[in-house]
Amino acid sequence: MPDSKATQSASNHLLAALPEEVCRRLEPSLEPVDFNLGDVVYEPGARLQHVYFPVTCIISLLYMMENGASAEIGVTGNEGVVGIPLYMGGDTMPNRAVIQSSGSALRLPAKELQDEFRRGGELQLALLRFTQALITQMSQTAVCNQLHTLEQQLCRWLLLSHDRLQGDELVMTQELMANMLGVRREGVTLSARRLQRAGLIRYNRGKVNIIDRKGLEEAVCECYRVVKVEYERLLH
Amino acid sequence: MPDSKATQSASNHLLAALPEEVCRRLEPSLEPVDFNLGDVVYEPGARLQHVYFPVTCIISLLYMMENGASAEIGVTGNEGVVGIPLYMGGDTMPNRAVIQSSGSALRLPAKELQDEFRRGGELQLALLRFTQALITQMSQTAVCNQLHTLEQQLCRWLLLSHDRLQGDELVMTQELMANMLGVRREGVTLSARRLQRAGLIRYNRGKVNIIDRKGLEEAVCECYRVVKVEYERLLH
DNA sequence: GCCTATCTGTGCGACATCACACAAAATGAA
DNA sequence: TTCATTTTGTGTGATGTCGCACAGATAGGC
Repeated sequence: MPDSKATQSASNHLLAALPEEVCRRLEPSLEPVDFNLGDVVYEPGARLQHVYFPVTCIISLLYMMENGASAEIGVTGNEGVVGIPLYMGGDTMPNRAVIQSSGSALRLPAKELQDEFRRGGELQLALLRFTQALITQMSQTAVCNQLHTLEQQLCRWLLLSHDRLQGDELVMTQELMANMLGVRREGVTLSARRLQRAGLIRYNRGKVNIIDRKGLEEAVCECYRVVKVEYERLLH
Repeated sequence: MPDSKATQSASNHLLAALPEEVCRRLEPSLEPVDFNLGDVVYEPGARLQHVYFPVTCIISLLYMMENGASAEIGVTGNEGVVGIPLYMGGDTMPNRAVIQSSGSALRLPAKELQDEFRRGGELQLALLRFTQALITQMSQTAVCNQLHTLEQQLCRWLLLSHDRLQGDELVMTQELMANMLGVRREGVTLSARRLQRAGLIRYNRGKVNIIDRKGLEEAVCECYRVVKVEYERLLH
């Protein structure tokens, strides 16, 4: 399979958009990795050894409070990369990165990423634009957390996940969704039931199916749309 | 006053930390600006013409909801810069930047900033590290908004402001603070009263004085400390 | 087929915040 | 001074979420 890596990198949009020349430099160092739901990609404060380009997996950035509570800060799929501090200059960050949906990623050693970033070419531009998009996602999460109801937040979260998912089924218990959203499991149960009764989703023992995406888009607050528009503007 | 600009740039920490050579290139294009409370530095989606390096002013990034509600996403003083999308590559952002505390700033035309950024030298490193710090502030705002009480959020906000302020007096009505925090004015009144009774602050008709900074630091949630530690780690 | 662990549903009292209404106090302009 | 405006204080009822407890329901291992 001489072009297996090319095929794989083609399925991470950041990598796929790079010129041939850059691809050729990076591909020898790109290594496929498989992740399962719940795998910890890294821990707060840890020194990063690689950046991860999701291909079919979805990775959540979470902040874990001292008392054990948690809340999601941002989510990344094959439109982006995890390991921002490696090129922004901080090397570490105070968040945990966990697999929200199992699947594959490509990882690149820190040094190779940094060398290519310092060339100031297309990879640098792509990484910075992606980071700008992620900043918007995080910002809007802050706004949504403050101003909108749990149900609106759940809709936003479902749509952000769906956008990064292949297919319509998300493997995720209500307990886990509650950890992501920073709310109680019971609250997720109530909201999810309402969404199910409205015919927007169906769920059962750790699986959620998006049934009526359009309906969800009508139910969600403007926060989702703001993020969506920025991602499309910056990453296409 | 041959060295007036040097003096001014020395009071923005980002600029002050640059090597002489970079300073010399930028200084001819740096222009001092004065801002008053409430001035709009820019509107969501507007094309930025300059980046702003606060010297004595404080600038808030707010998201304005369609229904008129608002919430603060981040705050920047003389440790940083406003206009991130100009070097990250997006050119615009969906937020409003307003003056939270009047004072001066230095502005630099977009082109000069971008040219220097592309050189890949110290300015690029400094801007990226600052952006990484701001990402942490935004992230932690999201977490705090979801998991902590209005009173904890108010403490966090007061401390973030105090860190960026010269002196202990903040010119700000409770109404405005409520807009920043994305809560009701009455809620701010109650929390502020409790903080005043505890001897941590004093306020009166649009002015807030930080009386017991240590007390505030004991009352605040971990979110403030996480952000503080990241700023010190990344920007010193 | 049974049993245990996991996942989801529900009830209840507590609490934080909301929306709205209006009072009290301070300020500034006429 | 007087009066209108701004800022802050307070009350009331509604709502959303929390914390806790526990009851069904389902899946998977034995």
